[in-house]
Amino acid sequence: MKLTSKGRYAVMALVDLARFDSINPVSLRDISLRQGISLDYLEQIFSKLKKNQIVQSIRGTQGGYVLSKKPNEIKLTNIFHAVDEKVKTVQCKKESKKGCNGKATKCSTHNLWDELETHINSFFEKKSLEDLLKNNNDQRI
Amino acid sequence: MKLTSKGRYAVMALVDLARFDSINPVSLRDISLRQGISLDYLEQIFSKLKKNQIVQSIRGTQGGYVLSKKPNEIKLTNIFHAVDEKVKTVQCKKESKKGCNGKATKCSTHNLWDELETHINSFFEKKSLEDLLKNNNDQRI
DNA sequence: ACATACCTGACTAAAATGGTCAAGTATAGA
DNA sequence: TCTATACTTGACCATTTTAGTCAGGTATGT
Repeated sequence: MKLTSKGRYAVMALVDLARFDSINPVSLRDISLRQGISLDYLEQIFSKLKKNQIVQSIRGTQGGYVLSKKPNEIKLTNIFHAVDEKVKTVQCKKESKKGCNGKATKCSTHNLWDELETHINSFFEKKSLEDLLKNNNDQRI
Repeated sequence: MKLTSKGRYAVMALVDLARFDSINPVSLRDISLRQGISLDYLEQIFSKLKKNQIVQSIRGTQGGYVLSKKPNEIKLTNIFHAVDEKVKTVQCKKESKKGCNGKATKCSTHNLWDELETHINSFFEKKSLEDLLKNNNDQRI
C-alpha cells in the first residue's frame, strides 16, 4: 500500500490552488513558497495532475495553473490516482504455490486486504477538495 | 503510512498458528513450509510478536509457538502494532514553518490524515484473528 | 527580446523493504 | 549425557522506493 508525501503534497497544493485561482492562474512558484514544497517536485506532481485533467496550465508570463473542475467535483480518489498513489494493499504473489493461488483455497488474508482496500477507497470517494476547503477555512479563525 | 508484506506475513502466520496449535506447539519450520515464508524472516517477525505477548515460545524438540490469547482477543491492530506496521499516515514536518505548524493555522491536510487514520484503525480494531479463521474455513469448502 | 512560468527527462542520496547468514542457547528424548 | 530440534539474536545486504535535484528545454504576455 502506498500513501506517502507525494499524495499529501498533491492535496496540499490543490487546496492552495483552489483558494487562490478565482481571479488569476496560480504559479507553482507561489504554491511552492506558501506550502514549502520544492518547485521542481511540484512540477512533477502537476504534470501528472494535468494529464489526469484535474488542472489546466496557462503558459507565459502571469501564467500558472487552474482547476479543471469545481472543487466539489474533485474527489481525493482522483488526486491520489493521478499521482500514482495507488491505494492498493499488498498483493499475494501469483506464482507462489503455497498460500494464495487465487482459486478455492485463497490465502487467509486475501479477503482481508480486499476489504481494507474497499474501506479506504470509500473514505476517499466521499471526500472532495471542497470538503477540505471548508475545513481549512473553519480553522483559520 | 506503512502496510506491507511484513504485516501480511504476520497475519498469515498467526492464522496458520491458530489453526494448528490446539494440540501441540507449532514450529516456525512448519509455518514456513505451509505458508511459503522464509524461516529466517519468520523468526524476526515472531520475535516481535513474542515481545508483544501475542505468542509464547516453547523451546527444544517438539517446541514451537502457541498463541498467548484466544483468537477473538487478538485484534489486527495488536498484530500490526507488534511488527511495527504503524498505521500512521504521513506526518507534517514539525520544523517546517510553512504549511503546518501545529497551531491555529494547521496545514490543510492535517485533519484529513487524522481522520483517515481513525478510519483505518477502526477497521483493524473490529477484526480479530477469529474473524479471519471463520472466513478461511468457509472458503476451504 | 526578455522575463516568467510551464515542461521534460535524467539523475541521485537516503531510507525502507524483504530478506540472508552466522552463531549462538535451551530442552526433550534416546 | 549426547544430540537433534527449534527458538534467539544480531549483523549484514541487495533491491526498490521515495523525495527530491539538476539541467536543460518551450511557450507566451508585455
